[in-house]
Amino acid sequence: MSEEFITLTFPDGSNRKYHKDITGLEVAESISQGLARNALSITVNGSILDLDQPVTHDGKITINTWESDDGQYTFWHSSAHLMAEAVQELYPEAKFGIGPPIENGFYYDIDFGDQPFGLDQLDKVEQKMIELARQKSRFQKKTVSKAEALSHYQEKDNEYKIDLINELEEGTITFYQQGTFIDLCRGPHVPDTSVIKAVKLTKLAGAYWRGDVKSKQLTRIYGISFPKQKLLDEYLHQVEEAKKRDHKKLGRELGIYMIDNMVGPGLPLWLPNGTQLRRTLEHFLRDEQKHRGYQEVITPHIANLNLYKTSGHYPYYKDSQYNPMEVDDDEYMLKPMNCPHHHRIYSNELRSYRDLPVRLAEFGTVYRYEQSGELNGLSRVRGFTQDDAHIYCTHDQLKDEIKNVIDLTQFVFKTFGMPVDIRLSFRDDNEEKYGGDMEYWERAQKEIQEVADELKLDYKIVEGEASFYGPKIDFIIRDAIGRKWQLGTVQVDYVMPERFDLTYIGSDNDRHRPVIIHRAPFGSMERFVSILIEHFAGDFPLWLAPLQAKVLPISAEFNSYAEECTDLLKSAGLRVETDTRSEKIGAKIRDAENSKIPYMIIMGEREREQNTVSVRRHKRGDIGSYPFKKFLNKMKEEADNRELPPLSI
RNA sequence: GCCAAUGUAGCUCAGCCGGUAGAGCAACGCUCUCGUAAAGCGUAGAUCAUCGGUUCGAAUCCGUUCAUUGGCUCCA
Repeated sequence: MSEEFITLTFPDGSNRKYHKDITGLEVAESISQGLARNALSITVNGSILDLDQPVTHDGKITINTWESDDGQYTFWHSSAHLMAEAVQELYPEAKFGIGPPIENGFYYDIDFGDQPFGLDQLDKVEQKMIELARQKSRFQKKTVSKAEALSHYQEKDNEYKIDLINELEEGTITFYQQGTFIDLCRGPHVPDTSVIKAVKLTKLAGAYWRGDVKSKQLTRIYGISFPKQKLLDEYLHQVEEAKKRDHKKLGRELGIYMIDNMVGPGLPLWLPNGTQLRRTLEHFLRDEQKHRGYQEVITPHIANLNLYKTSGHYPYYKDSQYNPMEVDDDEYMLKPMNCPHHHRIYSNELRSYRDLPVRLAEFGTVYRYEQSGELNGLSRVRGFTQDDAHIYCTHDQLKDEIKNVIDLTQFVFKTFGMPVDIRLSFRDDNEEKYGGDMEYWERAQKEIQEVADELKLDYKIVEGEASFYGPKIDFIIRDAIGRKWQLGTVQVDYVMPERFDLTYIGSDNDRHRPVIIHRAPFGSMERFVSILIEHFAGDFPLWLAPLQAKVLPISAEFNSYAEECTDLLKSAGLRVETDTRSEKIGAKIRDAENSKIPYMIIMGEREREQNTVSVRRHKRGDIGSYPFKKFLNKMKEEADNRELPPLSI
């Protein structure tokens, strides 16, 4: 290897030789002036660097522009600094915490002291940002000693930065300055502020310093920025579109659910349409589980507090449970989970190894006292139903059972057309968060990973995400507009069998401990329905639609023929209604379209004579005329096959 | 629970600097019996979330409580 030259490999696989210590900008210039103009930063061997930083070694290089994630990351990081500069100009007393880029934009946590900071002040900050951006201030990097860094912030009386610096190693501390604002920061940044052309500050929130409830709460300002006004407009338009599929809006419009203050916050009431939808989902999963050897059980909504003391849940989750109620001389609690009930069912009889695995399933309704600020439509509630099941098996059966559960879960999400990412959630070394022996944990984690490998799953491991009694496999689905939701989980549990003294008689005639798998593909029916509504934007596939077709007679003269057809469709197991209002056909169609009903069946003179139906498909319009019987079969087939509509995005 | 914002008819919203509520859609009634995204006319519907304060007078200003929304924290 030469001292003077380095070889850089570009994303397309090509190589080029450069003088050692060439900067990113010079590399970009060597390719094209256009690229150099658009370059924001470079990524070398996985780390993002400033454009003017010298490259010292051979390696893979990417010139980051707005088009890449790393480029946006740099852009938004610099935008956070720009916002801080604007805030500093307007509020010189403000003290700054942290200000990172995030998935969609950036934020900065700021301590405004006693000055309240409200939404109406965001405009001013925005304007200031644009004004400052136009000054084209360079982002300049400085390496400082720890002592210098500390004294800088002592002078500013900023305890937050001091807190951060104290955790840094001497020699690694850098500041970046643009305009009048200087900030502790490891970078990288865009070359200068002029690339930031459009800014929107989007949200204001309280955020605890370092995420700790006991620390001071800072004001967090969220924003997003773009290199062109047009991109900002597009982004805002997209946000508007996303709002249109909000399940809280559609849930009301489509008659899915309501929340009533007289009943209580976080306690959803399922309306007829929502109940139909939920029952369809339950039937779907129930049938599938029946095929896979599950037995269904039903357990009560309250139980003696001792049950949860035995399970160990009570002390862990005391704050998020409804207070116990006194019954006779005992204390009872609304059930916050179904597991202990199922464990008692397991213990109801002596189990032989020949009986295992025992798979107990229940659509079990549970109640948890969620913090008031957490409640959200159907997706975060205080009373909800889990599609819960517990599988009791021998150690030898464990891996196969996990495989079956993964297979079921994948089948379920495939049916809804949702792509799935898999995460193995393991423990970290915080002893207090977990129950049970370390030995069990290691074993369970090893087995889960082995199964994932054997199934050739594409997974990632995240430490610290386990539940308190065991590691999990989490299924993270992506919806139609790319948002991610953690849904189904599979958990391996060695703790509860001990606590509940669960046993089975082995072939050796001795007692043994079974292993438990907890699993819930949907997680909660409430949350899953909220996600389905947003995924389909309310345009459900035929098999899920609460009302599958509306028969629309042209005028009252055809009402009876329409009713006849409706009855025939109903007898075929389809959900159909007739619209006999004295409205014009256009109005009937419009109302049916707005209610997102998949099929509209129009009946008039022609149809009655020829025994046909004229059919419209939701959002697609007239799809022509069919002999009645043929259409009935077509509809039936589409519903039975659980066909997915083309997604509207 | 904490921070910020919001709360006017079933829904969507108007109501300026205080002078005691207004529209569209929906509902209901009547007329029209109609061919692929809104027929016409009429009727009814609101102690302006709550409690309290300021004021001659409060939907409007101030405070309380409740709820909702967006975040933070939490999520068996």
